[in-house]
Amino acid sequence: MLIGELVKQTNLSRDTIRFYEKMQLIHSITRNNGYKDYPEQTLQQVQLIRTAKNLGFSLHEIKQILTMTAQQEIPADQVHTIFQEKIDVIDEKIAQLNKIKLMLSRFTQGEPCPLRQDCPIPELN
Amino acid sequence: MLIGELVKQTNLSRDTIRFYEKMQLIHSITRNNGYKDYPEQTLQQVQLIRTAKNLGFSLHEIKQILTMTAQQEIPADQVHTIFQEKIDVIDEKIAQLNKIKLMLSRFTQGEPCPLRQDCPIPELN
DNA sequence: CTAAAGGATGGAGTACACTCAATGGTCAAG
DNA sequence: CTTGACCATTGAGTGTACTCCATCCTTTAG
Repeated sequence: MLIGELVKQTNLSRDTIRFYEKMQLIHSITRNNGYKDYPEQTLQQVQLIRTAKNLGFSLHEIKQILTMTAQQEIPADQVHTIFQEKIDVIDEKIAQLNKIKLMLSRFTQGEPCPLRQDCPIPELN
Repeated sequence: MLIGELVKQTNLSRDTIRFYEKMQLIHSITRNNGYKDYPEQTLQQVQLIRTAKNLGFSLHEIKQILTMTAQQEIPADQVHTIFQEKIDVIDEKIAQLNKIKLMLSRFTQGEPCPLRQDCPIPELN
């Protein structure tokens, strides 16, 4: 897949795609004419980048995830641990989102304040 | 509360606190001597800033949330709508986190690949 | 009264994640 | 064989969120 096609499929800009490739989040093979060919899986990878970015992961962290999933086998307990750490981070994020959500829900439901001085929110972390 | 105390309680740097104040995420009253006094609720506000930032909200978005919660009353359906939108965003984030988590869990459980070329991940969004 | 700790302001610098502009090569249609 | 669409590289510029530095003022302890 050439870059123009990737742009269409992903709605990312050319520059962003090239930036991601420079950062080695995605990869291509270069044809004889100098054009770059992106494999089909790049679409899924871009989708993961988009989603994870939206959730507050840095490109550096996302690169770690992408690099690990690219391994043929899970090399050792070490990698397993890194994965488990990511999963733990995700669980923590979900818990925090639920807390914020609860706070906002209460407020929209007509309860007085959450963060005003006379009414401190009980347990937001 | 003076800035030094706030630094101790929040583990933010002076500069970060001043930056947040310049951005109007937090507020102070200025004493006669020029020193700034932060109300107690600033601690809760900083906690929300920290949490929401971690979840991928921008300072601009966080400011919106903070500003809205500071209202004495919920002015209208309009504000309610903005809140509901934030809640919807949060629900979406939770859903996405669960998808990534599922993907990672599967991988650590020994299932072959998620993002390798021969094995595209089924439904990540 | 002086020194040290803590406070304020202003402006420059940094890291991250793009974004834009300039310049030039490749290819398919007419 | 030229024109236009598409590709490449390089380097500069932007917005966000800090971070550092220099300089100066205020308060408290000795």
